[in-house]
Amino acid sequence: MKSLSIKDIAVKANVSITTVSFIINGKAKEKSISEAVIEKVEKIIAESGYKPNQIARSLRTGNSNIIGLIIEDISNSFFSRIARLIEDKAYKRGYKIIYSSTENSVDKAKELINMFKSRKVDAYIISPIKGIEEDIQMLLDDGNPVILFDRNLPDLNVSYVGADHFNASYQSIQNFIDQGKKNIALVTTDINVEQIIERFEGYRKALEDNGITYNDELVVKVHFNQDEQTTINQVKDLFNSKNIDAVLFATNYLAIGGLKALKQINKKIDDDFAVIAYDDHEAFELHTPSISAVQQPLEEIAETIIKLILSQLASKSKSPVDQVIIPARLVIRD
Amino acid sequence: MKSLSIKDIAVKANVSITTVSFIINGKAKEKSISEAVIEKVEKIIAESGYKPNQIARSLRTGNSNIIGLIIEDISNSFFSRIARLIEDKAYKRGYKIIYSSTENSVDKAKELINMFKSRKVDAYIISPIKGIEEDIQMLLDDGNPVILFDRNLPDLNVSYVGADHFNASYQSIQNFIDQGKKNIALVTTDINVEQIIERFEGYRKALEDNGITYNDELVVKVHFNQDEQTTINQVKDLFNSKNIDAVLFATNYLAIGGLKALKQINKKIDDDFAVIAYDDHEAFELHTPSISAVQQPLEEIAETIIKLILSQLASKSKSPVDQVIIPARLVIRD
DNA sequence: TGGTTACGATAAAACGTTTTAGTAAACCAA
DNA sequence: TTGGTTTACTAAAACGTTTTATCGTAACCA
Repeated sequence: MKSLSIKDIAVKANVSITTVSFIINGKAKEKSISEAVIEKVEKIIAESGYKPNQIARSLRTGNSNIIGLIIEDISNSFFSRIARLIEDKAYKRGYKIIYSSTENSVDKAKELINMFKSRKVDAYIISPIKGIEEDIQMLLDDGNPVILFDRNLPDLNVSYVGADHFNASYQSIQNFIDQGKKNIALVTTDINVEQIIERFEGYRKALEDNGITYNDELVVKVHFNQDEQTTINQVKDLFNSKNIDAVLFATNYLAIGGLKALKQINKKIDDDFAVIAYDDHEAFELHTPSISAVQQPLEEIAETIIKLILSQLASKSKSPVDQVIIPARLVIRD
Repeated sequence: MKSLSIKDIAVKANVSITTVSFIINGKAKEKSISEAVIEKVEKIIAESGYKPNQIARSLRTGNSNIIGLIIEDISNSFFSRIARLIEDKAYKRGYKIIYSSTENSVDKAKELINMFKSRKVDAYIISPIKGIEEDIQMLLDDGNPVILFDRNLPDLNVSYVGADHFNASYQSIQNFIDQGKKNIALVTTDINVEQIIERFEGYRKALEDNGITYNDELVVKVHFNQDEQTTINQVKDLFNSKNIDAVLFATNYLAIGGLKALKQINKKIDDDFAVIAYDDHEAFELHTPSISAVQQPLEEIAETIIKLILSQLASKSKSPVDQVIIPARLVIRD
């Protein structure tokens, strides 16, 4: 069953295609179409269930009403929650989201950008990785609205929304130190992205400011994409070989793996051993004892992203670059 | 900066648009284009970075290479994990995913279907809700590939992939009974969807088959979309007012809420009180004690969905209706 | 009266592809 | 030489919209 086209409607209503188009797009008044014709056409449209072909529309107008969302991994709860909020807010403004996960691969990320480009998405929301600076610059040069989030690319002059990773990390460590902890470990990843680096810098700076010398051996960098068991083993090694009284996990999946490791070696979280996780997760509140966590303000991040996108879409001219850093919140539990 | 079109390439290469198109689409041999021309054109394409406009392509060919994914909520870990797997598998076959969450609203679901329809997606993957049968039937009538998953709509003759909810639930209860439990509660939701009903029926049947009379008061149905605190309170009420020695939570978010409730009223999970959660979640393994769970075979579900979609896309004719029920796995922990 | 303006509507171009139906030249067999 | 094939390439239609430019006709005005 071929679907109806505007032509079918025009024929049925015995008017021109142009007239139907004007009516569909609410330009009837402006183009002085008579009430009678408007009514007739609208009735036919309603009865027939005709829906304009968005593809043809996009081809003609040059915009798709689709926003491309490029993230690391949709199944990570941080991203899926952000995705949900963004989707919701975009939807209310008439935009749809098309997403894809990069899995931290530069090649895949580049491919995705090209894919979205050839699909003529109206805007790009990207949680980027190092190595795609040029591709993003090209998007910017072509005048596309682009917002980075979660991680910034410092070489680029582009709008960005993210939490204050440095301070959140700093505060976490300060919190440990205030409790009298001295041997503070950091479990992080080896991906070379801004937010991970900032978390590391916050860790190091807080130690320094408190007169504790930074010790390389207390920092574990796990490979991204390695399987969880390997991570668990690395964490076990760390705790078995070193005397540690506090640990900051730099992402929620690291914390999940880390907690499993602690459970396996039967290391208890108590007054003598403290844990903080970066990015909250349902498992943390439920854990016995519950785990303190750095909560990123997802709602605010999503809202800011959409605001920036919409303002960029609205202004024809090159829009200003906004870099919004939103404070994160350290939730102390138990 | 306007992006390049096939015409620009044709002019640069001093050949016709047709020739360029043939080369792009790998029909050069078939259409007997000379090696020299092929090389020349390919060189120009590579140098210029030209990418075909997918919108124009879609308009002309009638397919978009996009698969529409309609789910309840992308931030639910069950769906986000499935989404990730589906995305991945689809991507490898050259398809992109456009997703949207229904939030269990019939209106939103209908809207989404229309939206996808006007976007001419090539196929639909839907975790449906009651009330959109007609809309789905229309998709089928128009010859669109449609796969339902997670929940079936029994009135419809449509392909479906999902876990064996009835048996998984039945086995969970049987497991309780084998441990000598008598007062077995069920915490479920009031949404009227197949998979929830099946989980309920499994519960009831298992009791019956073991000579335990079904007791209405041991079943709590929480509202979908109600905030978690309300759920927690309902669960607390249940455990405070009844003598219960085992409970099955019908979804992972109910289990999360329920576990929080148990923690708050300080009810311990031990030999005298057992818990099973439907749909696994990272929090369960980590919980002390760890929580047994029904694991849906996500990988297999995703793979089957994509297989069915692709086979439907491949066959021009009306494809057969496949209903694939995949056994779930009860993982007993601790 | 003649000229401008407003009204109501439309024809046709354009967006960037794919694909059908050619064409002209070269080749080959009889 | 003829005429059929093959080779190499292309013009133009079509996909379904939006939008610009234009066209009668009627109404208005000085």
